Amino acid sequence: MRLAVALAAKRFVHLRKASPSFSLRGVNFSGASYDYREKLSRNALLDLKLDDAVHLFGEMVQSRPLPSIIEFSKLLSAIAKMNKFDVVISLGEQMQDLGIAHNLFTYSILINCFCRRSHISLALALLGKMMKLGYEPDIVTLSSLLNGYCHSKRISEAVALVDQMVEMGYQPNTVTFTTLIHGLFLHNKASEAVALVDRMAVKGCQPNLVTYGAVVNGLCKRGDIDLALSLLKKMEKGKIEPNVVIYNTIIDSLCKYRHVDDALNGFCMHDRLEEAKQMFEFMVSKEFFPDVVTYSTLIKGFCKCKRVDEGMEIFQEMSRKGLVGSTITYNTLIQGLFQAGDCDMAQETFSQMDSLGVSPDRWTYNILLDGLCNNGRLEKAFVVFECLQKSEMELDILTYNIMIEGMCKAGKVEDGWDLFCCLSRKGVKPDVITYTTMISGFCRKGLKQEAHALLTKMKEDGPLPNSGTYNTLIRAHLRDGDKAAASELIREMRSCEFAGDASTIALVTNMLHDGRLDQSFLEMIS
DNA sequence: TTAGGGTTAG
Repeated sequence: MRLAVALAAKRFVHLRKASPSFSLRGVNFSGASYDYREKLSRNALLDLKLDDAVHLFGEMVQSRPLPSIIEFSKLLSAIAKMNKFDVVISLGEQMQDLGIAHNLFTYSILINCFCRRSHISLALALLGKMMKLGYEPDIVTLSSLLNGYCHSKRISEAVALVDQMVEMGYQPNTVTFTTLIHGLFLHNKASEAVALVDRMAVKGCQPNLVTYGAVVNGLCKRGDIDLALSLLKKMEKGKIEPNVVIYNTIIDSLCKYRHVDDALNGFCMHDRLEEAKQMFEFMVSKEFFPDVVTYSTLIKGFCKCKRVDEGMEIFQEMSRKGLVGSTITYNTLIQGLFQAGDCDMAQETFSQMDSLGVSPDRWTYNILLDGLCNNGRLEKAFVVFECLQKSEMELDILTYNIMIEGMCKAGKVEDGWDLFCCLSRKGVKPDVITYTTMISGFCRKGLKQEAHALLTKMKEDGPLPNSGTYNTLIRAHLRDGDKAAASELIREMRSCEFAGDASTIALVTNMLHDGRLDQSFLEMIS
């Protein structure tokens, strides 16, 4: 067989030692009566944990007579399904050392594991060794290799491999083509991927649900909704029923669609929320029931378009259907309500979670605290925050950032600073946002010296200041008319390869118009 | 006994 793969492999044993390693010594040997077969049954393998699997391997290699290679392949396959590829490789190596011969299946498993770990050259070496021993790779072995090429930066070799396979008389199947299609998307070759869907039918291989799933997802990720919708039509023609995930993916990208349309209402933002809703209604009409993700996606879409009332209606419809929202559903809705300024309904919705047994997570609390702070309810936020600190929930820097920002914006800079100073005691490291928020708070109160002292502290022992940090300080100086200090900071910012952000440029432009600044400033920052 | 895809919040 003429394959353009390296046949250079001499030995399997030199392939890198994998971790975690373990010793076979010390494993209790229970004798020939030990029945590993039971543990290799389909159901038992589904529940198998890694430690048990490794232990089982130890027992199998000591068992006499030795288990068949089929039994070893069942075990290796189960471990590969846990994504513990290094362990499979290590066990395969040990089998080799113990004189247990591999067969086509175990070789294929190992080749797949090397590919999944992006060790293509090792996969090729093993393929070479396998062929030397007289094992012809089958379509599965070669599809694994193809997957390896697709997931590394070798898409042209992946394409070439499929051509070679055909030349050599292999019949690529749905899995082969789907693997390549996915690889093409990974390498931003969407049109080639779509073209391949049509081509595979010509080659006598009908795309299946998985194929369409890969294509629809790839197209939606790139925002090619219309193409994705045309694929949905193709599925219909091919009598392939989309599943709920495919519908959800399309609904999500319809919800995310934003397009500035100056041809329609003058100059307006065009969205496709109505189409998302129609797709949802279409599902219902076909008695194809939307799930919690469908509802959450739609709720998010309406909230983002500032149509929280309709989001709420969808939520209520979901509840009427007997579906309980997930934490994600609630987080979405609560955030939407706060953004719409409906604090009472947001808090009521939060309480409802508790009564329905849906547990709030740290994001729920972050949304709650942020919403309360931004709606002028700092006191209430503080009560919740105090409770949280006493609770078992581990607070991360984001929660502290929200509270520090809430305090600073409410003019309570000293309280913000106290909290900032507490962080090290709580074992939480302030990040660049924490520092920038605090600097911004100092600036707002006219405490520029403090702001500068904090900038210095950052440079000494904190996270490096970023574009946001500099821009915050620059704007503060400009607002105070301190052009010299602003210029100095701009120079420093430029030396760090940052530039003025949108707010700074807008401020400078305004000040240019009313004559407070001259043109040179705009040139300096942009 | 070996290979492929995918959805929601922050």
